[in-house]
Amino acid sequence: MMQDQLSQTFAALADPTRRALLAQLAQGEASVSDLARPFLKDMSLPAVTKHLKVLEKSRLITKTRDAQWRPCKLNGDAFKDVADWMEQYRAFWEESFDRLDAYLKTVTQEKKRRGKSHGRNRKK
Amino acid sequence: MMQDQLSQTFAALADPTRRALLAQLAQGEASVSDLARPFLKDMSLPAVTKHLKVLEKSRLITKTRDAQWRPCKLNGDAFKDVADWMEQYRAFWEESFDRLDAYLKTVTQEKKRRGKSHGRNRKK
DNA sequence: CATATACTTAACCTGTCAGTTAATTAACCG
DNA sequence: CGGTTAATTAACTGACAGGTTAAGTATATG
Repeated sequence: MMQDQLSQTFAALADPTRRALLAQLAQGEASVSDLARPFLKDMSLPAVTKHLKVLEKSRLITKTRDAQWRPCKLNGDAFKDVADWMEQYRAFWEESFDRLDAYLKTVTQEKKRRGKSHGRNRKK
Repeated sequence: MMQDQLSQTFAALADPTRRALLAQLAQGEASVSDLARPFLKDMSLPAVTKHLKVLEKSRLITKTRDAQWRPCKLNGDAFKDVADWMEQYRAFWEESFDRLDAYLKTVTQEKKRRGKSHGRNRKK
């Protein structure tokens, strides 16, 4: 059903092709065929058109018209919605970061104390 | 196919039920039945179990064991991955924000200069 | 041991998603 | 006008997501 906006945006982001399209657009405006070029080895043009339609519906991009071209560009608004949603979990990912930071400090100190590494409690 | 981690995480976030489960977990650890309780009007327990499995596979949560209970908690790492990916688009969503900010400043100044509004050069 | 509680697994159904090829629309250009 | 380039639409397919009910697995407890 997927009626809510945020779900649609996350769903749009859940595809590597679409994220690659966004990455291209982060470099600046581009037409459909420009955007499609890198993918035409892997998929057809209509497939790209469809991906762009998903991105457009989720408001991550906007498409305009210029003669027979459809220049696309990123739309900050949708990114902002995601960023705002994420914000409420910042404490959790920064906590992880702190733990990593603490761990790295420990390791460094270990290294200083002895010249030897011992605990290879790597990231599983 | 969806093999990559980030796609899985975004896909996991693209469901309002799952985001609600995360919101509950932001309040602290909770067991499966605790988490399920608010949803049992709308769906069965196995449905919730499945949602939690999706969240677990995407590393947004971790599940442990305590007798017959499965306490769940948020895992910052997956949130960090999303936040890091988002970071490369910060300029775009802040640009939107700045435009709004600039607009609001304009309005305020207008109001200061005269007591009257005139130019309704709204966004777009 | 028997039963209750907490949760998972299995089998199934339905709808949506990502891709295809073929046909269609639209704008430019000689 | 006729052809070329740009992009979309249509019809179809296979896979997977999200839900169901029913049965199964653990663990505690009287």
